Amino acid sequence: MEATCKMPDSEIPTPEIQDFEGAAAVFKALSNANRLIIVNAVAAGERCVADLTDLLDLDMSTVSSHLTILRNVGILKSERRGTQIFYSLRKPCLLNLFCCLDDFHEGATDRN
Amino acid sequence: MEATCKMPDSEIPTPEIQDFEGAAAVFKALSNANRLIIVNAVAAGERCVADLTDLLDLDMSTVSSHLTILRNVGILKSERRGTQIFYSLRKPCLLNLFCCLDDFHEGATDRN
DNA sequence: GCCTTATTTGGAAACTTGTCCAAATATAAA
DNA sequence: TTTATATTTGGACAAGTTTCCAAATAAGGC
Repeated sequence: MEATCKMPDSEIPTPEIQDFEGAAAVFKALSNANRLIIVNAVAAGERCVADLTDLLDLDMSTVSSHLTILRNVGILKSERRGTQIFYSLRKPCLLNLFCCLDDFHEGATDRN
Repeated sequence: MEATCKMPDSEIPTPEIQDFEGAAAVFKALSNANRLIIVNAVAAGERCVADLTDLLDLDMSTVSSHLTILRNVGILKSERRGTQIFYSLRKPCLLNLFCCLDDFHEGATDRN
């Protein structure tokens, strides 16, 4: 007997959770204020870990780990030049997210 | 002598972290796939906790706590009618965030 | 090769999150 | 008022996050 195309029920746990995991991962990377400061700084031009460490007043290893998180979800890319590694936005259109947030917060004190 | 407008140094810990806390809180609320499923369902029309519990295959108390998180950052509003509480998007423009994400992921396999 | 500078990795502590179960609250109906 | 239905709250627990410090790696210059 051949395998059918039907999945066992256990493989369909919730509606289409996989479709939302990717989006959730990007939002999660953006869910920390220090990482947003990094994104904001890097949007103005590429930066290395040391630059961002000065800006953030955190341990360099902490900043490095935030950069890894942002790179892993595709928000940042990195490029080594000599002894330094420069980080920049992989796709500037990411910044549109912040415009949407501004719209969202507009008139936030209203009751609607 | 009058108080000056200058803050003590200890009050300027990092650049403008407060400006980013609000945005981080919204992204954090969106950083979980189950909550994104809720937002998506509610965008199609108001839903009560029981509806969403059926959809998500989680305990009702868990769904309720996700709804509280989404309401606390202003993504959802709620309205009691009789014995049920109906949740809906407070501002539909929130959905624009997802369009930005789609743009962002477009051609994600490319090297640019 | 050895030293200096730039960055990442590993480990630990304190804190937060996602989930369930059981109990509490709120509204409506009998 | 008692009962039934709908939702939230509190407690517990495993898993994950943020941060630091100390050590490891990588590239370039002597």
